[in-house]
Amino acid sequence: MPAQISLVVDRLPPAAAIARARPWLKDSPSARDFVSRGSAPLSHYEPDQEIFGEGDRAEAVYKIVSGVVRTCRFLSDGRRQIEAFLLPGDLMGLEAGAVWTLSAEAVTDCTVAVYRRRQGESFSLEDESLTPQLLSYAMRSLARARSHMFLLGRRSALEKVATFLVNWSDRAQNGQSCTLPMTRQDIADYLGLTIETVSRTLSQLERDKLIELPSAREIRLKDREALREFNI
Amino acid sequence: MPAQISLVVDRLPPAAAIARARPWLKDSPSARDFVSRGSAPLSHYEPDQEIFGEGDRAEAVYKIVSGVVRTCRFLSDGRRQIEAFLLPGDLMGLEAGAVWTLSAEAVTDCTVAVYRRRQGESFSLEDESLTPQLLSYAMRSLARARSHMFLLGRRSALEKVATFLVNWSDRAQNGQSCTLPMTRQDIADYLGLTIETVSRTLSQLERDKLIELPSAREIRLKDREALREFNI
DNA sequence: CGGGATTTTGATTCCAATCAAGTCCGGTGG
DNA sequence: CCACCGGACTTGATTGGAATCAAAATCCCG
Repeated sequence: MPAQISLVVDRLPPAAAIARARPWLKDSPSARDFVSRGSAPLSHYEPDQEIFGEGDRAEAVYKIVSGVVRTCRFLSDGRRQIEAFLLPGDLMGLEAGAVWTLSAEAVTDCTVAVYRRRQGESFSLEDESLTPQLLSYAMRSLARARSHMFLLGRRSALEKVATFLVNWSDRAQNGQSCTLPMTRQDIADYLGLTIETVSRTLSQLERDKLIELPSAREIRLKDREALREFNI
Repeated sequence: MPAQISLVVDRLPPAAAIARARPWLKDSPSARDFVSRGSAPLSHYEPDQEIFGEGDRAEAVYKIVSGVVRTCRFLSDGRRQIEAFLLPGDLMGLEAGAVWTLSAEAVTDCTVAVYRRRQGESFSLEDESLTPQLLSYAMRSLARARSHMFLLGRRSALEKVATFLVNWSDRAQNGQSCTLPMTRQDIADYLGLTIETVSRTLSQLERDKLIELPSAREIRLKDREALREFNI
């Protein structure tokens, strides 16, 4: 397990990194607002580094400033379910209890702002000025968890993959073409499929001329409407 | 579709109904507290009656006083995914937007307390004294949505059904034996399975001596630990 | 240019869906 | 009281879609 060395940095990552044409590396305006008004310390993580682990004490809430994070749960037999991919501006770590019920890991290089929780029976942050925002964040997380739930139950591989592509490209808006920062394994674990099935399904969507795959991590949605129809 | 006739009653259902040995018909202490301190109107619904429908304006939050409710989403091809079964004390209807993203229907006869939302951009109730409780309700709903999500992805029918039984009997605590108010179709739609698979799986659990099925709706968990091991 | 990881493709298996009968109740009326 | 009806549930036979097992192709990154 990676040691907790030099995780906390006191500045944003170099502009050069942000300048690359990877939208999830840019810090969002809302994240910037959030950061600039408070004195929340920033932490930086490298790909696949753990941000927090299921079972550890949950002592903070995190806001993604730049990069992509995945939250997930591991089963004892090695299966992994990814709960969500988080982008700049997203909040993570709203836990009712004092212990993480899931893990968070960096997908790409990423920076997160840390807001410490107050000790006590009910949920609150040390910086009380953020409390009013928490309910709306919680409701947004709930809505996302629900739509992910609906995607996992009794949907075909085609429906799952097509819906994932549309949702991802909507969130990481970069027009027609979108870059996937996550591996096929990540997508599979997010959709409750295997890498082989994800790969086959992408190939089929390409044969059917709904998408183009210039490279494995680069996807052009050629017929967004047709893809959207797989959702429902 | 059922007309909205005489849904609103101004008193709890007859004691006789509550007296039946069905735990979910008893109103919970917390529900009673919630009701007695406020002036929230109560509504009563019959089995399979709609409480609110996906797409309608979301103008209230509901608290279950007695009975069992299911929340669900329908797909255009007739598939249905049940999001949750709600018991007395549970809150439902935390929606970020102004429109329901799911429907709620009575599973049994049930009574719910209605808390009207205030009009406006951010979420709030007319009775402001309830606001502090909303965040903890939201976080509880989120935790449930997540564990349901984890149950739907890449889990076998055996794991799904066993976990459902343990979770249900924990929540509707009535010791070894538990009564299922919902149909096999409800269970199937909750777990992302078909009725046949649910039925077969229950039969297999009975053959394996992990449960007993005195009748279709009555289940005795003979080996709770073994059942619990299917979860993970 | 090489080498390992990632991704794709192919062959086969297996679990759950589907299609199709039964069976078991719970209620109703003769 | 019992025969009957209809819905809920169970069981059986078969199919189908995704998992698994296996191998090839491709992409990075040094």
